[in-house]
Amino acid sequence: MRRHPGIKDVAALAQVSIKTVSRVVNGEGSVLPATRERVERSVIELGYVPNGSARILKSGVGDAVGVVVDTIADPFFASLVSVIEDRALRAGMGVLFASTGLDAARERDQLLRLAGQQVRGIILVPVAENHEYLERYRASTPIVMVDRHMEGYDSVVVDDVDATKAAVADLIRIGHRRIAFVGYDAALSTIRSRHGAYQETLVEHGIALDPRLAPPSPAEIFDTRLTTLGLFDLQEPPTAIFAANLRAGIGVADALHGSGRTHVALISFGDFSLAHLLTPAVSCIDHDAYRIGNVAIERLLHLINTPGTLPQRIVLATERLERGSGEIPGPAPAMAESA
Amino acid sequence: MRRHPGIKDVAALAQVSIKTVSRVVNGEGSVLPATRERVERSVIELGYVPNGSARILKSGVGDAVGVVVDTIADPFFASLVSVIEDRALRAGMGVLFASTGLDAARERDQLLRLAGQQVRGIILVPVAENHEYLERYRASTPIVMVDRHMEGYDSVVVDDVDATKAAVADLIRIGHRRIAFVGYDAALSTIRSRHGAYQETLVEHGIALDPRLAPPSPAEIFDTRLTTLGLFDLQEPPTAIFAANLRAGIGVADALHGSGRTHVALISFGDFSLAHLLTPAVSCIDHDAYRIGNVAIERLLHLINTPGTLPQRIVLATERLERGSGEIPGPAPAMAESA
DNA sequence: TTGAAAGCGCTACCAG
DNA sequence: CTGGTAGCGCTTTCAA
Repeated sequence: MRRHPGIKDVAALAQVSIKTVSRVVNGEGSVLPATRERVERSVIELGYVPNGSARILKSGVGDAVGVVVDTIADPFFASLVSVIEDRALRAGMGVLFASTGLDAARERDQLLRLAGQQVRGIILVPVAENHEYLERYRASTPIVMVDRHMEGYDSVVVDDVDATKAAVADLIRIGHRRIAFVGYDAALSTIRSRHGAYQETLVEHGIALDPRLAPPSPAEIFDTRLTTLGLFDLQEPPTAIFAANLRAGIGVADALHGSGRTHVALISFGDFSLAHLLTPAVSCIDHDAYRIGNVAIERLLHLINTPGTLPQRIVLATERLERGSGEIPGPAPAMAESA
Repeated sequence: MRRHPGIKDVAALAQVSIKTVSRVVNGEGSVLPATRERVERSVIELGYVPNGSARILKSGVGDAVGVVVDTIADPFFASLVSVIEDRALRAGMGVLFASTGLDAARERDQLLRLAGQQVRGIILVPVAENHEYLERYRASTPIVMVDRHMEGYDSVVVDDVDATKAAVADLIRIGHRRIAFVGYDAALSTIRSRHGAYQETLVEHGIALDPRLAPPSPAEIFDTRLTTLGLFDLQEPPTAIFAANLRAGIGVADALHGSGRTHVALISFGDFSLAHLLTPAVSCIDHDAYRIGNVAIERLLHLINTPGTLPQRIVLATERLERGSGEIPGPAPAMAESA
């Protein structure tokens, strides 16, 4: 495989100095039209592409922001990255994307790789609880955590606890007592919050906790159908399910519809395409990647342009989409609206 | 915002030469344990991250492959990128991703940006018909086109024409005469192929073409619901719809189910999540991003390791998933199986 | 085992 | 308007 032509090759062919080539390529003024044209022809003839590494090395700053998510195959993160890229492009920057696969070691490698590329800032959906290897690095490059909070860092999250408590409370109000929690993975702080809120709400309403209704569902296993179906092998199966995230929501919907259990109530944390077309349509807590991504990239751009800003935790309110599946009443007598 | 510490800072703090730091960081042998430890402490203390640009500049080759798609928000492309990243990581490379937004100028910018980053190879879902600015560059960096073919380049595509002809022929066989084509965008070669195959099949069966049944549906407009609903304002509305791609399939399903027109037959080019849960379940031509991505990255890795390989067009066979919506009979008398 | 120095491709500074 | 030259941070000879 041949080497790429460099600025010197262009200069030689156009019979000018490399500085002149640099001027033409970067559109700086002060070049005679004739010279300029000669250089441009040489650039095309050789298929010259400026070496970005050299440029970055010389100038000391990169021209991209880094984005690190669990996996791009998840529609929530795909939308998030898409929004961020569009906005970054408008700010004249590219985006360097990487995924962790929910593996802390891989997260570390990817972050260091991005850091080495001199990114101007990083948006991270954190996996590891601890990022101390970033402590120093942060001093020179801003980082915004998304979806999961991390103490001492800037973050953009949603009101997990409130939304979950409200959803579970509503299920109880309409007569459910056996409410399952699908998608429980203690490794993820967001999920832990939601799980905690779920438990708390049950207890507040005097319902005994049954761990079998919140079976572990490691995030590495994309498909939550089996977990869901397992719930119906219990002596007292659930009459309602709370799905802890998008991935879980899709799996639960699939399992319920695939096994004809459409009488089971379902509320999903995260809306998914076609959720509104199922019968009954799936009720969701809307966890809009578009809005979250926009807030995160705006915050990051702000931090890039205004160094020294103190970390801030931005909590976005979610909205509940009541489409039907979450309003299916349970067997217990409906409770009066609590004060 | 402070500057990043460099190898010199580490060397100074550890009281060694920069070469020794380099040795430790890159895990090369021949460093006294005591020295090594001193260096490692300094690295941590300063939060030193090697400058990838300098490394790439010096060595002349990058450590990543580039991937350019229409938009990462499309689940098909998201899966494609995900598969490619996983495989690249296992090959010790990162992935530099960029999206074109279906804009030829943006495609060009993104490609040149990736090229400037010294990527080892590029996987591209092409938008523009012409990439002559890449002609020279190809000599030094392999490129694999995906999903849409381009003469003279390596490509990985599916059997668009055959799959479309078979699907449309089947719709005719079960009694449909008014068959619509949703998602027509003449700017995309893949869609043109599918549209051509659709027209040809109708003509072969003696059915007159009606352009109103294949309304233009520019790819920039993500939502195809309005286009779909418009078809039912025709005096003679369609009894069957062929959706030209994933995006169109989702929109059509949404429109049909949302307006209660579930008696209209539908075959979608591309499977989507939950398609099998609708009533009737949506019949698809399966256009598996996982398989396509795998073949593409394997091909690229091969080209990287074996320069000078001749371009090859790899055509993957698709599979038809008959779930119900594509098997709804039409009003015309069913035709006998053709010889 | 360790260090000094050259140079990757480019831009910035200062001359001409 | 144009060109020479220094040097970005790193790796890679070649010496010590």
